[in-house]
Amino acid sequence: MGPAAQFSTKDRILGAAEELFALHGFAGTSLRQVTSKADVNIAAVNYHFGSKENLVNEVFRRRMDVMSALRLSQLERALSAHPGQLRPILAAFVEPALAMALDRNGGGAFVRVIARAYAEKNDSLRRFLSDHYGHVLRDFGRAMAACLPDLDKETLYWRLDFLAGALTYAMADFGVIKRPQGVSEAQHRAQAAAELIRFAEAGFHAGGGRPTASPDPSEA
Amino acid sequence: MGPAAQFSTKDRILGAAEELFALHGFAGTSLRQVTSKADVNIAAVNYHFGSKENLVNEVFRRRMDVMSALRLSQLERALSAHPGQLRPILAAFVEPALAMALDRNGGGAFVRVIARAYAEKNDSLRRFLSDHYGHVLRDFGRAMAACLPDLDKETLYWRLDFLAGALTYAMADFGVIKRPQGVSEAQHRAQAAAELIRFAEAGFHAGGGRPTASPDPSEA
DNA sequence: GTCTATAGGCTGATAGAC
DNA sequence: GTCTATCAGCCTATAGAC
Repeated sequence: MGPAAQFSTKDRILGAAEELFALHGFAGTSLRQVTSKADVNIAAVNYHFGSKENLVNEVFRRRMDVMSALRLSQLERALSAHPGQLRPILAAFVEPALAMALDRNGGGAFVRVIARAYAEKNDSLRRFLSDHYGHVLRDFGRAMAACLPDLDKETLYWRLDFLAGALTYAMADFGVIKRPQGVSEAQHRAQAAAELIRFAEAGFHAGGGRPTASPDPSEA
Repeated sequence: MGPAAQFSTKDRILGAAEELFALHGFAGTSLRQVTSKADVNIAAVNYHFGSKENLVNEVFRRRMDVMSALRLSQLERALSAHPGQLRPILAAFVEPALAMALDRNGGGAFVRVIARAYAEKNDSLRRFLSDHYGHVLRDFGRAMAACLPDLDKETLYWRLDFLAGALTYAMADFGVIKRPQGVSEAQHRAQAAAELIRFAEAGFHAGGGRPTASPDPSEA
């Protein structure tokens, strides 16, 4: 397990799967592509993971555990160092995703895998995410609510969803913004994170009253 | 083509494909599933669409043309009725997506198909979307820039991406917000749209200076 | 743990009768 | 336009040698 240790067959499979899942989706990636890219035998994936579905879950867990831990520890530091301030809480949510996106060791693919997972209405994967990482979102919700005592809970949770959606799409590099020449990938993502924190900070501080629901446009 | 006309084979294929694409993604949906759900022969899809890839494009075009037209006409009305105001422009972007989501005739699946399209790094589909509908986003960018003369263009485009991400995510019903009992699907979505407009309005109006890029968290 | 070989099934697409 | 029949290729998963 030293720093110079070879990547194990299992880790090579995970890394290859992550990259391919990001590129082609879960259904769009075959185990043959994975094992070929990882330079292992086709039978190895079933030996180590049992099934393709289980491989998907393991690809997820490996990075998501890291990102969730980063978020929670940064949240804790934000709450003790800057009590009552929203921006450090937002940063604690956004910046770990940025860190994953910038991770040299293949983490960049992971943020796109997250976006995939959201799109998958896949029951088992979504339950897996909710069961294992739902508490992180709840912790952030509580911390934000303490900063915004006048905001009703429902509006707060809507805004958390908006933040998560915007973050997912920004980090996965969907959207119209193209990275200009001369700007590194890292700078570009860091810019996205900083822009998003500022955008969301203003958004969360928007007036707390319930908005009047728009008239149903399909009736017009 | 009267109102009581039967759905054609072609339309039945499009409708079935749309629902299945929303549920299982493009790669995850087989043409056999499509033709089985549409109750047409397996050969019909190749007769009417030529290939699976072309079917994907046509599923998109059918609704996207409608949504883009709704957005542009509502934008035009916003600009003439409320010149210089940002909120009606935001509404013109958000509410047509809501209208699609609420459309009785299967449009609800379409907003999830959009989310799929974002997640699929699918080159040909992305080019198709950019070529055919990129001008809509550019029109909105111009209209918003006129409302926010102090905002540099790059920040504006970041925020448009955040808006698009949050909208997609909200309309596709990802996220933590669960619809309470006694609230109809339509009310729930309308609430999402109204909340998002308010959130985004505050976000777009956030101070215009370039934010300091956060230090790279992966170095910490 | 890693390999070869293969089972058994599904895929997109097409040829050709009607 | 719609059907049946079929192609060639790919898929996941497993059995069994080493």
